Amino acid sequence: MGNKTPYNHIAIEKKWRKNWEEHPINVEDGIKEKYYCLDMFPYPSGNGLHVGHWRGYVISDVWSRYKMLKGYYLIHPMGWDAFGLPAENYAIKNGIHPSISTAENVKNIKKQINEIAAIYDWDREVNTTDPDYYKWTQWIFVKMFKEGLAYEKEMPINWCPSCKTGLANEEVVDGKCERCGSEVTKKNLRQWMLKITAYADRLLADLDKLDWPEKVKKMQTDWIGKSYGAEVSFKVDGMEEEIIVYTTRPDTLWGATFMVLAPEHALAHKLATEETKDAVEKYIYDASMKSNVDRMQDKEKTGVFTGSYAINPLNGKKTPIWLSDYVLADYGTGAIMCVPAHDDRDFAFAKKFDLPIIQVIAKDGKEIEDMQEAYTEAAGTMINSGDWNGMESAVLKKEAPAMIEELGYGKKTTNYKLRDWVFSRQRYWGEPIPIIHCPDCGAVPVPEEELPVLLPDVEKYEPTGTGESPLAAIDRWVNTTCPCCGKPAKRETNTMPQWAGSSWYFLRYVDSKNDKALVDREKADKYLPVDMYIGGVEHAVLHLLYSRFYTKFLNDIGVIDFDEPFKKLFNQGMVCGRDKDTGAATKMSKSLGNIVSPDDIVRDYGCDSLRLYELFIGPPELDSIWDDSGMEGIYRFLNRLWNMFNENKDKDVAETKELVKLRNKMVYDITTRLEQFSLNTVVSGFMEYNNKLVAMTKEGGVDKETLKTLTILLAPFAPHLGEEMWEQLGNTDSVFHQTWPSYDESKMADDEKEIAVQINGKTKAVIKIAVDEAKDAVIEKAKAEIADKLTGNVVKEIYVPGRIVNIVMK
RNA sequence: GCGGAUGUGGCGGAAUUGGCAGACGCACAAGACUCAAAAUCUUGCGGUGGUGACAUCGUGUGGGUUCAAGUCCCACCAUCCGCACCA
Repeated sequence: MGNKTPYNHIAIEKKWRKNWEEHPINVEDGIKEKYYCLDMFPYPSGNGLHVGHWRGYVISDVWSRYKMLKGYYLIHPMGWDAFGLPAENYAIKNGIHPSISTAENVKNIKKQINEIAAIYDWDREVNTTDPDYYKWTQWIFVKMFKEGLAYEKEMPINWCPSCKTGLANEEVVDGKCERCGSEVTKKNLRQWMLKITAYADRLLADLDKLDWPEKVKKMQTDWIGKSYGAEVSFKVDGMEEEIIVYTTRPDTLWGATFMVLAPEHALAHKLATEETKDAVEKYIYDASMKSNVDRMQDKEKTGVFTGSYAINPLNGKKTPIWLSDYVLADYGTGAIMCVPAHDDRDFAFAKKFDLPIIQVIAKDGKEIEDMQEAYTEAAGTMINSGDWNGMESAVLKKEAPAMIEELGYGKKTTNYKLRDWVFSRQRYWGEPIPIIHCPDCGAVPVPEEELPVLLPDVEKYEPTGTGESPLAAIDRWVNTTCPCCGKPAKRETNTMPQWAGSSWYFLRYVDSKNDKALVDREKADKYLPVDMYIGGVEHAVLHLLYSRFYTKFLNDIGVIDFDEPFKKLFNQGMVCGRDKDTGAATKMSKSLGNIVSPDDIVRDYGCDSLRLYELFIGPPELDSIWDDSGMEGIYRFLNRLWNMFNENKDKDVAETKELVKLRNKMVYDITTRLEQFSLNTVVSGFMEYNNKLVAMTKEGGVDKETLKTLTILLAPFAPHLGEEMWEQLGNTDSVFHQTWPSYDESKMADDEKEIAVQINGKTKAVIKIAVDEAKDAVIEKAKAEIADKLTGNVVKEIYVPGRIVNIVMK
C-alpha cells in the first residue's frame, strides 16, 4: 500500500497548535444551552504530571469537545488550588518562599497541561492564592461568622506533629495525617470551627438528587453517619447527678447491666469513691496520654469501676458505672448503657470484667444457652423485660424511643458521626482568617469592604510547632485596631485549610474577574451548576462534602439559586505501572521508578496518540496498567487511518448504498458508546470502522461524505488530526465549528443477516437469511443446513427473529 | 467485622443486557517485500483430540432456573478499595 504522505504527528500537531493560538476555537454564547464540564483543579506540585494525571483531563476534554459539537455553549475552565500544605511543604523542603515556588509550579504545570491540547478557556483561570480570589474565600468566612456558623472553641483536636498543624477529622486517615502519613496526636487548641453539622440532614438527604457514583454517595452517607435512637436519663445512686446515655437500642433497656462513660466525661472524676479514687484518676490520666491510634487499635478492652451506681429508670435496678476509653467523649453524650447480651463491645467488656449478662430478646423463642457472642439482631420476642415481655423486638426497636419519651425517662433523638469542621491551621501558606480579637468586643470580623486581609510577606514561614501560626510573630501585622470600638486589637493569626479555596472555586470560573461580588447572580443563574465533574475518587468525603456544604450555605444567603454544586460526578481510575518482578499493578511513584512521562510519549507518538491510548487503556472508571506496546499499537492505528484517508480523499468516490450504511452504523456505534461513557470501546470502534474502510478502499474507495463524518467523529479524540483531515477535505473553518453527525436508522438496516443454528443450545452452523424471512422458512433452511445432525426426535423448534435458531432434540 | 468493586485466552479488554464467548489492540508464529534488518502488508492464534471437515471442554468455584447463562437465582472463594469500638 502506498505511503506517500506518512503520518507526521510532529508537523501536524505543531501546525494546529499554532493555528489554535492564532484563531482560538470559540463558540458564541447566546441562544445555546450551556454545558459546564469541570476538572478537579490541581494543586501545583513540583513533581509535574505523569500519564496517570492525563487520564482525567483527556476524558473531560473529549467529553467537552463532544458537547461542543453537539451544540452546547461549553464552559471548560482550569485553575490552581495553590494554597495549603503540599505547596508549603514543597517550598520548605526546597528552601524557596511558597509564593515563588507556587508561581513556578503553576507555570510548569500549565505548560504540561497545555500539551494535552485540552480546550480550556484560560480567560476563566483562577488561582486560590490570588488576593482577588481569596478576598471572596474570606468573605464567605465572614458571612458564616455572621450567621453563627463559624465559631471559636478550645478543644482537643487532631494534631499532626510533622506538619505542625491541627487537622480536620476528614484529613485523618487510619489515625494518620492524610498528607504526610505521620501519626496524628491530640492537642488542646483554640480553634475556629465551621458548623457543618447544622447541614448534616440536608447533606444526607440531597445525595438522592445527585447523579454520582454510588460508592461516593455511600461514603458520604457513612461519614455523616445518621442514627436514630433515644437519650435515656439514669439517676446516680446517692447523688443529685443524672447521666444521660445515647442508645440506638432502647428496646434492650431491661438488659442494661452496667454503664460506661468516656474517661473525658464531665462526671468522671466526681463518680469516684474514696476506694476507687486513685484507680479512676490513673485511668483518666492514662487515657489522655494515649494516641488516637492506640486508642482505636487496642482490641482488648480496658476500664475501671468508679464505685458509683446508676439506676435504670425502667426497673429501678442499680447498675455499676465504669469508665472505658472505648466510649468516645464527642459522640452522643459520651456515656452509654451497656447491654452485653445484645452488643458485641459490651459483651467483650462484660466478659473481661465479669459483669452480668441478661438476655432480653429470645432468639427463635428461647434464651441462648452458654452465650459465646452477643445476639445483636433485633429479631425475636422480648423476655426479662417486665411490661415489654412478649413484644416483637423489631417492633419495639422502632417504638421504644417514643415510649421512653412518653414515660419521661428521656427523649427520642438522632445522632451523627459528622463533627464540626476544624477550620484553622497553624501554618503560613493559607488565607488569613479575617477576624480581629478585641479585648472588649471579642472576636470581630474584618469589615467586608476591608477584605482581603492580605497574607503578609515574611522571611520565616516555617511552622512553629507551638500551636501558633508563623503569622503570630509579625507584630506589625498582628497589631491593629478593633473595627468596632477602635481600641488596639490583634489579628487572628491562624490560616484557613486548603479546602477553603477549593470549596467554591467552581462558582468563580463563570465570573472570575468580578471585583464587586463573588459571582454575578445573573451569570450564576445562567451558567451554574456544574453539569459534569471529573476527578479522582480520593476527595469523596473531603472536597466533595465541603463543596456541597459551601454551596448550600451560599444558597441560603442568596448568593446562588441552587444547593448542589455538581450534578454528575465521574471518578476516573488510576493509570498504574507494572512491577518489573511480579507483573502486578502498582501506583506510579517516584520511589518505585515506574513513572511514565507524557513528555516522551508526546514527542515519540504525538499528543493525539497519547489521548487515544489514555482512553483505549481500559474502562475509564477502572484502574489500568500502562503498556508501552499498547501505545505503539495506537500509533500504528493512526498511521493506518491516515493512509486510508489519503488514499481516498482525492478520489471522488461515488456514494454507494453500502457506504451509506457503513457511515450510519459508524455514527450510531460511536455515538452510543460515547453516550454510555464507554470511551475505551469508542476507540476500538474507530479501529473496527477503519478496518472496514481499509477494505472498502481496496474495493473501489470511500466517498467524501463518509470521510467527513469520520473526521468529525474523530476530532474530539484526536483534535490535531481531526483539524488536519478536515482541512485536507477542502474546508477552511475549524472542524470544531461543525455539528456532530446524526444517523438514520432506516439506512442502517441490513437486508440479509447471518444467524446461528443450534442443536440443544450448541452452535452447529451459520445460515444467511433475509431479515424479514418468515419463521417457517428460516427453520426449514436451518434444518436443511444441519440435516445430517438431526438424528434424534425434534422436541421443539425455537426461532428468535434475526438472532438464532435452536432445535431441541432428544 | 461491615460495605462496595472486580474476577473472561500469554496480556489489556469486548459481548446490542438471556441468543454464534473472546470484538478491538498487544504479544507470538508463519509467509510476502528486502542482499539483510526495521517498517509495512497477508495469514494464523482459548485448551485437548484428529491430516481433515469435525468432536469435546471452556468466562474464579459448586449448585440451580432456562430451548439457551459470562449475563438471572442460591451458596462459596480470591484480589483490591472504603469504613471500622459512632453505642
